[in-house]
Amino acid sequence: MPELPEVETVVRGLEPILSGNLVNNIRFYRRDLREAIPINLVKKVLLHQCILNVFRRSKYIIIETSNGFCFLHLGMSGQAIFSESQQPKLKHTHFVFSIQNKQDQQQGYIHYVDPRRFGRLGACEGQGWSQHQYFSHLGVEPLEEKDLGLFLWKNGHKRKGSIKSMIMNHEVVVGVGNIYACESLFRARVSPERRSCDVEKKEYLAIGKEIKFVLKRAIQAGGTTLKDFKKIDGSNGYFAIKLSVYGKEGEPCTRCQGRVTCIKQAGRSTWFCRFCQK
DNA sequence: ACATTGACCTGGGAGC
DNA sequence: TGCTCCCAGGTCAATG
Repeated sequence: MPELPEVETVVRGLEPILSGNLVNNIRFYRRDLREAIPINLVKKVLLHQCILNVFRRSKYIIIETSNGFCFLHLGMSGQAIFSESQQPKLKHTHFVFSIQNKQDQQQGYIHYVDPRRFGRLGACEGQGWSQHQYFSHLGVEPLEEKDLGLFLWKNGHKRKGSIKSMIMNHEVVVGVGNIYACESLFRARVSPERRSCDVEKKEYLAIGKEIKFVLKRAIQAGGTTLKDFKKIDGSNGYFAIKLSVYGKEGEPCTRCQGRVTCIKQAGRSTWFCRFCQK
C-alpha cells in the first residue's frame, strides 16, 4: 500500500525510463479506476510527446510533457511495472503505456496494475498543474518543510481532533498514511489519542522530526514492503525497514516493558504503546 | 469551520 | 473443501 516513500521509489524508477523518451501508444483495458479516466485528455497530453520530467507531489506521480501534465495515483493496490512486452501478464492490468527510447528506438512498456482500483489517472493541459483539483487543496510536503514540527504546532494547537488524524490530514501535510503516522508517533513518544490542542510545542517538534526521519529512512530503503508494494522492476522493496508498532498488536514494545495496543480511530486501526507514548 | 463516518474495491485470511 | 464474513486503506462526499 503505497505511501509517500513508496511513490517516491516508483518515481525514481520511472524517471530514467520515461524522461527524454516518447509515449507512442496507450492501450486502455478499463475506462474507470476510482473514477472515469479522461482518456482523450490523457492521450492529448502524452501521445507522441517527449517526456520532459517525472516527479512527485503528495502521492501523485506527475509526468510532464510539452503539452501538459499527466497524473497517476496508485491508490492502495496500484503498481507501475516496467515490461518488455505489451501483453498484460497480470489480472487487473488497466492500461499500458508504450515507451519508445529516443536513443536506440527500443520499445518498452509501463503496465498499470491495480486490483482494488483505488488509483487515479488524470491530466491537464498547459502549465497550471498545481491548480488541478487533485492538488489545489493539498498541504505541505513534509520533506520540504524546513521546520515541520513548528508548522504542525501552528496548525494544530487549536484543533480538537486527535493528533493522529491531524498528521494524516493531507490538507495539513501530505504523504503521511497509517503506517508512518503510527511509527512517527511511537518514535516521538506521543499517544495517537491525544487531542492536537493538548500536544505541547516541544512534542510537535519531535513529531515533525520523526515524520521526516521515518519517511527518509523508508525512501532510502526503497519503500516499506507490505502486502502490495512492488518496485518498478517487479521486485519487492528492501526489508530494511523495521516497523516498531504497525501491525504488532500484543507484541512487546521495543522500548519499554509494555505491549503494543491496537485501537480504532476514525474507522482505522492505530497501533501504539500505552506505556511509553503519553 | 471543523470533525467524523461511510463508500468505493478486491484479495486474502479467519472461522465455521 | 467451500462458504461467508471481515479487514486492509487513500480519498472525498456526506453527515454530525
